[in-house]
Amino acid sequence: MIQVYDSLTRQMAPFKPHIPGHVSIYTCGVTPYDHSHIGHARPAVVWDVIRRHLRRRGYVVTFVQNFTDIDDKIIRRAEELGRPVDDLATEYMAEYHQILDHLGVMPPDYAPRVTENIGPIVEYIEALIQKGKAYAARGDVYFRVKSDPEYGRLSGRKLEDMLEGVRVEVEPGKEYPGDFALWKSAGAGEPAWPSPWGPGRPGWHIECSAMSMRYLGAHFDMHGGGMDLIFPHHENERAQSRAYLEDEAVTLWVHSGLITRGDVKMSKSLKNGVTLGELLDQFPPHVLRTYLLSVHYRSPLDFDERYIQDWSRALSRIDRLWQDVREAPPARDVADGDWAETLVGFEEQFLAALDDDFNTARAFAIVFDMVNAAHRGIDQGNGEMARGLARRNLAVADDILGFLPEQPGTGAMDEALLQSVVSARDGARRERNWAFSDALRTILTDAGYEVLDGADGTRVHRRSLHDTN
RNA sequence: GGCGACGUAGCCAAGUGGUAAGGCAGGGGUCUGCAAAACCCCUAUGCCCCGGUUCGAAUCCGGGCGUCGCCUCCA
Repeated sequence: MIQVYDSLTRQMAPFKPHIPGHVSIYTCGVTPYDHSHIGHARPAVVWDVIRRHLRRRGYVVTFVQNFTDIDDKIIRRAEELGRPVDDLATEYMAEYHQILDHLGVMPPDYAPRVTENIGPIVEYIEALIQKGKAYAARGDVYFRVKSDPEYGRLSGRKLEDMLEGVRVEVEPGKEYPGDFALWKSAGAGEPAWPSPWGPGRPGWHIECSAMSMRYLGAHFDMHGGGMDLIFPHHENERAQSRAYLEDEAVTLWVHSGLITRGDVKMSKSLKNGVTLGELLDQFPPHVLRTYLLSVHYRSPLDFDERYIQDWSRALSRIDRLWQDVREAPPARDVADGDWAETLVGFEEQFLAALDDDFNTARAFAIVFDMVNAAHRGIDQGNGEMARGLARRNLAVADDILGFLPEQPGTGAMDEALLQSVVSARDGARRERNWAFSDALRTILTDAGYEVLDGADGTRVHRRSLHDTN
């Protein structure tokens, strides 16, 4: 039984897709007007794990993630750069996809753009006007927020409270200060599409209501995004969909926690962000990916190089075991001992952790326990069995979490050279020529290999991660 | 000001009623030519503080203190 925390009810809910065996998910993507940053990566990676886990549990998953490729910010940015809006959006969308690909994130099944869905959006708005939930005013269209008695429930606030804040500017055409735009009339020189209310563009929230319906149908199972989207974006989206459908569109609202820097939220206005491009120059993709998974997805995650280093060291424990067991044949029999129990029971434990609101932090703890058990098995002389089970277990876990490094295409040394250096070193060691042996070890180490002298001979494997710093 | 979340070892972090996962760092061992890796042992009688409910609370309730978030663009 999979349990998921629902932001609307603020409780855990059993996961039951409305079409048995199928899961439909819509998450808010990015507004492509600047480089992707670490805050974009977290929900992407989290949803990737959710998709992979649901798939592992036998569901067919349809995953939609939109691009808000027309909006005030893009227009402003394009003006600054003197570039066409569409051009800019396309470039940043490509960058986004490319980086997520590095992070091992599966591409969405559909990645609709707002500008390719203007028709459905206009129809949606027209329907809202017909139902009396929205009204046109001077070329703009606004949603009548007071028409929804539940408005404010998702974000946990009351309309009156919100309007006490000074910041709500009252547009001349609004009936009520809290009403928000469904359609915005175009200013001079701005990109515009024709509509019954004159040329303009969609407001920020309507696209998700219209596109989720287009790609997933009126009702879908999970809606995701960062917690900062709860208000106003998802609150408004929910109001629109409720008005249109006279029912809920979304079964579960799933929000990921924000990234902080020194415990302060990372945000556009604070300009304390780090771009993913920069980070990928600094850390291997799988380290970055799994660092984002090292904490439960709803908790805030403080982003600090020091923490990533710690995490990277932890990951190398797993990597080393993998290097040792990757070629191991399947285990044939099972020995006694608590380590054997851990290895055998791993998969069930691991998947159960993810069933519980996608608890990746606990899933990792179970992986570490398993790694430890495998080593114990090996140390106790049951290497064949321990390696065989560990290989399978790591493959199962990696398929969802993605913690193993991508296989390097080419070694730092040519394979034949590597072999000859290793055997030269073995010879030196047999002759107890420690100086030469140590020199060769230094050469191997500098070339990026880890040298492991054991009772059963010397093994060499590519060093990964932090060791190279 | 309104609303909300959180506060677990030196650090990161799981854990929503049954007696504190995991990782990093640190200390001591085993192994080793040395080193690394790996293994073993140790490192929170206590989970911000004070009350309460309960046979029993890190976990529930009340009150403090502190941190952060939303109310404005944001994933």
